[in-house]
Amino acid sequence: MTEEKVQSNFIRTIIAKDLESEKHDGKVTTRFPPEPNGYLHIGHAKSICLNFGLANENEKGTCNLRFDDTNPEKENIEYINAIKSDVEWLGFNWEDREFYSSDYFEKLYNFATQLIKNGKAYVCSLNADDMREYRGTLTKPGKPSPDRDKSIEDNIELFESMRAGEFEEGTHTLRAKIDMSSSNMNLRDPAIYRIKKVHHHRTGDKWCIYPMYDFTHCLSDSIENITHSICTLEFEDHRPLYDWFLDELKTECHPQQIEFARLNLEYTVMSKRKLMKLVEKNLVEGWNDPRMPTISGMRRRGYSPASIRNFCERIGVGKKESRIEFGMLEEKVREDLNENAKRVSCILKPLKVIIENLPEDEVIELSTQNHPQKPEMGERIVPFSRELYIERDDFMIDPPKKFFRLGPGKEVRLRFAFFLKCIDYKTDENGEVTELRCTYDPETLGGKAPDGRKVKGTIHWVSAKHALTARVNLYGMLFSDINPEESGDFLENLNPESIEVLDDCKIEPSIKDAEKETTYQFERQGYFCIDSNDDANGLIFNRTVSLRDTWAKIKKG
RNA sequence: UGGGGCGUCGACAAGCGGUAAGUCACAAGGUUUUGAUCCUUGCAUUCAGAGGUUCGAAUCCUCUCGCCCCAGCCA
Repeated sequence: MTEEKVQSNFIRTIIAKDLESEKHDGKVTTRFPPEPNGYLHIGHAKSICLNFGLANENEKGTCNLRFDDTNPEKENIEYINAIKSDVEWLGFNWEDREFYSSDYFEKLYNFATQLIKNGKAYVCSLNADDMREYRGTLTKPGKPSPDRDKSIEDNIELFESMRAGEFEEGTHTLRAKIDMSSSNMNLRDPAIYRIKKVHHHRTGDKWCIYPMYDFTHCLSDSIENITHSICTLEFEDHRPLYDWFLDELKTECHPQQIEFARLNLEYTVMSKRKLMKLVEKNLVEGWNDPRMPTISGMRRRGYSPASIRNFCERIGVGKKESRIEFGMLEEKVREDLNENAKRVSCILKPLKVIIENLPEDEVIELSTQNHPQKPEMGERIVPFSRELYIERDDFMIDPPKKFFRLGPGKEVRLRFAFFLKCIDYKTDENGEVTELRCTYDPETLGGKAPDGRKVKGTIHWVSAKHALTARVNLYGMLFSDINPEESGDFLENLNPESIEVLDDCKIEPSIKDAEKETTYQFERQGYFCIDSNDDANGLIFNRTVSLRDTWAKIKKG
C-alpha cells in the first residue's frame, strides 16, 4: 500500500535546521530505548516509527535499538526477545546496532568515579526514608545530606566498597552533588547508583550496584553518538540533569534531548504496569490477547504493520497531550486491508436455505474474483448447491421498507451467483426462523436478469455441504470508558462484552489450507485474521475490524 | 501554592508576521453483484480569553483562565 504522506512536525523541523547548519555532519542518529520489563504497545509503536522513521528518511540516518536494562529486578530475556520480534515485525531494522545499557556498565562506573574525583558526586548513607525527608518538597528546599562534604578520597573508597559488595542494599547510594534547593526536584542531588544484589540477565553477578536512568541514559546516548535523543514529555524536567552529566564529564558527544507527547488511545490503557496487571490477573489471555493494545496483540488481531505505521504518521508528533479516537486507528487498518485482503464468504450466524428447484446432487462451480477492484489478485472456484447458509440478519419475516435483503416473497442477488427468491420459511416453537425455502433463477448468473427485473440487495452465502465450520472471535473495546484510568480503578471499567465467540460459523472451503495470521475480508462483514495461537483442530478467526456499516446506522435511526 | 510544559473545527494536526493545509468523524449526492470500496461537494471570518505593538497577528508583547508533569535507591 502507499505509505502516508509525511507531514511536518516540530522534531522534523529541528532536524531540518540541524542538517542545514551541518551541526552533526549531516548525520541523524536516533535510538529506540525500551526497558525490557514488559511487552511493547501501540504507544511504543509511535516512538519506534518516530525514531526509526527520522533515521530512515535521512540519508545519513541510523537508529539504534538499545535496551535500557539498568534495573535487573524487573527485566528479563523474554521481554528482550518479544521486543525485538515486535520491532522487526513493524518493519524496522537495526542491523548490527543492538545495544544494551549494561554493555556500558564499566564505562559508566568510570564516569561515576570521574564525577567523584571532580568533587561532583558523593556516597550518601541516608536510607530511603531519610533521603526523601532531606529532599524537601515542591515548595520547600531540601537540606544537604550529612555526607555531602566528605572527602574525595573517602568517597572513592566508599564507592569501591559499594561495588565490592561490602554494603547491604539500601544503605548507600552514590549521589550527584548539584543543588539541594533547586526548584527542579531532579537536581536535588539525585541518586546515580544504588546497591542491588540481584542477578542481571546479561551481566550475571558481576555487579551489585546499578546505575540509575538519568545517569545511564545521557551517557549511553553520548557513547553511541546519538544526535537527537527523543523521549516523552515527563522527562522534560530531567533535561537539565541530562545536560549536567554530559557537561560535567565533558563528553565529546552531547545529544539534544527532545520531548514529545506520548500516545493515548480511547478505550484502552497505555502503561506497561497496567497491561501487566491484566495479564497477571488473567483478565486477558496474555500479552498478545487480540484486545490488548500491545503490538503482539494487534498483530494477532490482524492489524498489518503498514496500517500501524500509517496510523503513527497520521496522528502526528507534538507536545500537546491528546487522546486519539479509536476510529482513526480502525480507518487505517481498513484502508490497508481493503487493498490487500482477499475476499471470502463466511456466514457468522447461519440460516439454512433450501433451493427447491435445484436437484440434491447438483453442484455448480462458480468462479469468483478474490478482489473486486484488483483482478491481478486472481480468482477462485466456489461451489453452489441446493442447500446454502445465509446470514440470519439477512432475512426478516416482516421487513421494513428500506430493508434490501430477504423476506417472504422477496428476491435478492446471491453474490457472484444467481437471484434467489424466498417462497416460504419455517419457524420453531419460539417463532425463531429455522429454514428458508427458496427458488433460484438459473438465467441470472452474472448478476442480471434477461427480463430486466432488478433486485436491490446482494447477500453472501455458502454451500452447506461444502462449508467448513469455524470459530470466530468478535472483539469490542477492552474498556467501556473512553479513558479507563480517569476515575478510580481502571479494572472496574473493563468491558464485560469485549469478546463474543461464535462457534458455528460457516466458511467457504477455499481457505482450507490458509496459514496462520492470514487476513481475509469476509464479504459484507469485515476483516478477519486466522488466529496464530490456533492449536490443531479447528479454524479460529479473529475479527480485526468490521466493515463500515451504513445499514446499521440507518437502523439505529 | 516552587519549577517545567501545553491550549488552532467533534478527534488529531499543519501553520512560525501577509490574511486558517491535510486526515478521521459528520452531512448531502454519484458509481457499484459487498448498504464495502471509489468519486464529488459541504463542514473554523477564526486560532483558550482580554488588552497592546503593527498597514497587517494564530504567529510578537503583557496579563488572565484552563489542563498536564515533578517530592522512586523505577524508567
